[in-house]
Amino acid sequence: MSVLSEIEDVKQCPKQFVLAINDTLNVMNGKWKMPILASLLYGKNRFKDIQANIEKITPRMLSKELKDLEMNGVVKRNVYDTTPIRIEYELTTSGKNIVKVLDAMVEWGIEHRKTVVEKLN
Amino acid sequence: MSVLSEIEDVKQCPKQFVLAINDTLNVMNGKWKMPILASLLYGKNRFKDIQANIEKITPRMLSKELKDLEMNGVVKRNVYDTTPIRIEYELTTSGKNIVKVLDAMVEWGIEHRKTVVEKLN
DNA sequence: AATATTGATATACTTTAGTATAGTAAGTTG
DNA sequence: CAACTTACTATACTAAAGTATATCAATATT
Repeated sequence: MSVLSEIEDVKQCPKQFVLAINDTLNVMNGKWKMPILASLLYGKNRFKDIQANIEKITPRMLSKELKDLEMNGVVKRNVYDTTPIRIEYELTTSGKNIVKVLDAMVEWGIEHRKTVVEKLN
Repeated sequence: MSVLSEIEDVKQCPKQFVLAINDTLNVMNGKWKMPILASLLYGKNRFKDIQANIEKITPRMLSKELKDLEMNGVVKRNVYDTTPIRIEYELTTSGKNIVKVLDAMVEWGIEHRKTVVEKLN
């Protein structure tokens, strides 16, 4: 095997990595996913609370996005059989672990602003 | 200060963190940013090469997204005064550092698939 | 001299994402 | 019993993102 093709092998991204990145981007994309995740990390978990927490989100979008996040295994919907019925949303373990990705983003973003402002590179 | 407000202080996300996360998402969003970054990480750097590397991207989108990435300080456009003129795109230092974020995404995505498949949580 | 390549841009169109507004069912409060 | 709250859904719309197709200027190739 040539050196070049070896390098190519190393640099080519395995398909499961591409999948993983896509999965991650899917739970963050759109205008409202991040605010919703942040709201749930922060602690708000009832529909009306989240809606109040994220000003300007319409119930349609909140409903749609929560369903989406639930289907993606990031949010869990708990129905309590109290009277009146109470519904609470919470992050799954995976959902909570997204902070790790957010940390990496914060780090990159802050570093990036520094280099861009300093006009390095 | 009450215990509750202390907790709120801890859990609230500083504005610069929000900015940093938004910056990071901006350089990854849309259908083509990731393939373009990947193509440049991999080594392809001329317009036609990138276009060939990413099948189905139209020149309009490639042009638009490269400009966008350039404006965001992630890609550098080098014009070589050879004959014929040659233009090469390369990642800036910040651009290269995005792999750190991608690593976090790969890690989360793989772990997430595991837990979802195993139906934990 | 005709054709191909590079690095694009212009125009018109379609598709997807998000908004505005209204309404519903089940229960609670005054 | 009228009004309000919670947790939504339906319909119709607008805005943003992406596509298709054509074109262009500069140079290279045959």
